[in-house]
Amino acid sequence: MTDLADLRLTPQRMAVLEVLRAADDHPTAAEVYERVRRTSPRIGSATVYRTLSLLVSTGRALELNLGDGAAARYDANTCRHDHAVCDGCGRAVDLDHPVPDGMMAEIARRSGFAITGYDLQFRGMCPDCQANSSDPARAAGGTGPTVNTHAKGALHAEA
Amino acid sequence: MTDLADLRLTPQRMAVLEVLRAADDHPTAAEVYERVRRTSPRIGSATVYRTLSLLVSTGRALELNLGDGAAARYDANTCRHDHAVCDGCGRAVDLDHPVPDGMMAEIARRSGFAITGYDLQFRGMCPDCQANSSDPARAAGGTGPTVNTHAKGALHAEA
DNA sequence: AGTGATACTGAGATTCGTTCTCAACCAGTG
DNA sequence: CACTGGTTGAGAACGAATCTCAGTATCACT
Repeated sequence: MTDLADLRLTPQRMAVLEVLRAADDHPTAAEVYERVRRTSPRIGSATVYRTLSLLVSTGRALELNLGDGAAARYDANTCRHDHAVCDGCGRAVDLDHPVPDGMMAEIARRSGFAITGYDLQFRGMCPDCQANSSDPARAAGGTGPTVNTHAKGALHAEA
Repeated sequence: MTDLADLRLTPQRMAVLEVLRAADDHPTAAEVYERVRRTSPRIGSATVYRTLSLLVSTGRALELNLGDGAAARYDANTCRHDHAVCDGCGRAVDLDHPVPDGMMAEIARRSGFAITGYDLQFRGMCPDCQANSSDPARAAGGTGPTVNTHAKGALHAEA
C-alpha cells in the first residue's frame, strides 16, 4: 500500500474525495470531473484522474469495471461488496452478500493461485426496467424473484 | 438467440472464428487481428472488431472484461465459467466452479433484479508469479498445489 | 525570511482501443 | 443483365486514460 505519509491532502484531492463520498451512484471519472468542477472550476481532468487512481491505490476508493465496455467507475464505499448491474439502464446497485469462504479456498486450491480478492457482478434487469419493458401490470408487484436464466446470450453455450 | 439465418459465413468470419477456437489464451481483439492476418493478410481491423461482436452477440464467443483497464478479451469457450486473473502477469485461467444457485436466487430476491447472469473474476498471483516474486527457492520445489503451471492453461477438471 | 528540493497542478498532446463512414465489392434474385 | 442488400477494408473519428512539461505550491532547513 502506497505510504499514506507522502500523500498530501491538497484542496483538489479533498474536492475529489468529497464528490466521491457524496455520490451514491457510481460515477465515472468524467462524471467526477464534472461534479468537482462545480466547486473547483480550475481543476484539470488530469488531476482528477491522478487523484482517483491515488485514492484507489491507497484504499480510499474502489474502481469498478462494470464491463459495459465503457469507462471505469468509482465507489467511495470501500467495504467488500458486489454489484448488480442493470442491462436496461446501466445502473449498478450495491450488494452485500459475500462469496462463501469455502468457495475461495476451493478455487485457490484448484488453481494454485494465491487469491487476494474477487470481482463479482450480477447482470439483469432492475425492478424499474422490468416494469417498463415487460408488461407494466406485473411489474408493480415486483417482488417476484424471477431468476430468469434465459435472456440474451448471457449464459448459454451452444456447443 | 439472434437469428443464425442472417449470419453469412464469409471467409473473413470463418478466419476469425478459427483463430478464436484455436486460442487457448484469452486474446484481445488486437491479438485476434494479428493472428488472423497470418492467414488472411488483407483483412481489416474493422472487420475483426465487427466479427467479434457478431460472434459475441450470437453466442459463439464470450467477451471478457478482466478489469485490467485494458482491452476486452475474447473466449471461444462459451460454457459458463469464471476466471482467475494474475496480478503479476495478467494471465487469466479458466475456472469451472459456478456460484451456487441459492446465492443467485438470494441476490435476486433481495435486490428485486431479474438476474440473467454474472461475471466473476478472482484476483491473485498465479503459481509462476508467486515463485518469481517471493523467495525463488520455494518456487522450484513447488510447495503449493502447483497445478498446471504452464501459461494459457485452462484448468478445469482438476478433481 | 530565504533557499533548495520535492511534490502537485493544469493544459494540451498523445496513446490506445474501438467504432464510424464510405466507396468498392460480392452474392444472390428477378 | 441490372438491382438489392449485406460485407469489406482503409482511414477518419471518437472517448477514455495517460503522459509531458512548465509553472506553482509546500516542505525541511538554515
